[in-house]
Amino acid sequence: MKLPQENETCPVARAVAAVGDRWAMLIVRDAFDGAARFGDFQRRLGVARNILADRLRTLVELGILALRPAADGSAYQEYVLTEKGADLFPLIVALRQWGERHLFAEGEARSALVEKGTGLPLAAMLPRTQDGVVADSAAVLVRKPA
Amino acid sequence: MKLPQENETCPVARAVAAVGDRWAMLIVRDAFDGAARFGDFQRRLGVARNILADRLRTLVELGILALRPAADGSAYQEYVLTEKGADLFPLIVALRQWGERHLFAEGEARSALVEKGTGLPLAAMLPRTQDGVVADSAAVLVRKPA
DNA sequence: CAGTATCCCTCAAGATACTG
DNA sequence: CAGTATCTTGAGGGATACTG
Repeated sequence: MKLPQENETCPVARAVAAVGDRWAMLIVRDAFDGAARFGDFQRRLGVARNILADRLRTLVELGILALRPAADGSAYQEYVLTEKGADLFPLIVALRQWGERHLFAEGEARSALVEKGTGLPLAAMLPRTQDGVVADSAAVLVRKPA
Repeated sequence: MKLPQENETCPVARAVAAVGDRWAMLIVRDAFDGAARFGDFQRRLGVARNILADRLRTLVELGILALRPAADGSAYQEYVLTEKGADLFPLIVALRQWGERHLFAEGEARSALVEKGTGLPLAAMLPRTQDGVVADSAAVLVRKPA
């Protein structure tokens, strides 16, 4: 994929280039959900081992995941989210909320992301201005770099 | 890409399958930014025409874009965001804010999404519980479908 | 202008066998 | 268990010529 210059200064384009392939966000999703070992991801995703190894390596290179010794003292290592990776949480929630709203039929079975204490789903996540007013796309504009 | 059953009930996985390819979100981004005609997208993205035609067709099939007669009365048609497409705005903002924070060096040139009135950037968009408290990933869990 | 039709090529992805 | 090595396939993507 060959992006024109314009896109190199666009954070959206860079983000898509970094985590916009078909596996990255699913790996990150599972990391948020407690997956840490190679086998965890492999079982949950059902992805071929070589592909998984490659994607994990890339995510480590990008600084989204980090390797550390397994917490249980076994000889292996674990993949954990870095701060950069943890900051993808809003993106996961945005994907999930859009998917819930538009890709499932009424009453169709689906997993849900709920608050631990109450069991309630999260509030709809919407962009807001600095003073807390919901900002729809008509209220904003893209300012090109100087 | 062959997803295991688990993923078919996960809204994140479905969302990635729908708009997780390398062009969809860039097309949607440009639609939010005023692109409407085939040539608009082609010039902005620099993508091959056959690929663009295919992606636009897919987005229309998915109900994210719709075709309507051009507003200027010309013989051609325009691609406009449907409600389903407009609901991708938080996802675009999530991509952008993560990209801004983690994929640009300090002071590096980048485009910015600002409020029309004030010129100020939007507030950081964070998941919240129903009562408005910021919810980080440790505060939630994924509840599997029955 | 807005696509379609071809051709070509690379890489992602899957399957599977193997190794420390 | 956590990968690597190898092979094969197919889809995604690019370039370009053509058409209503």
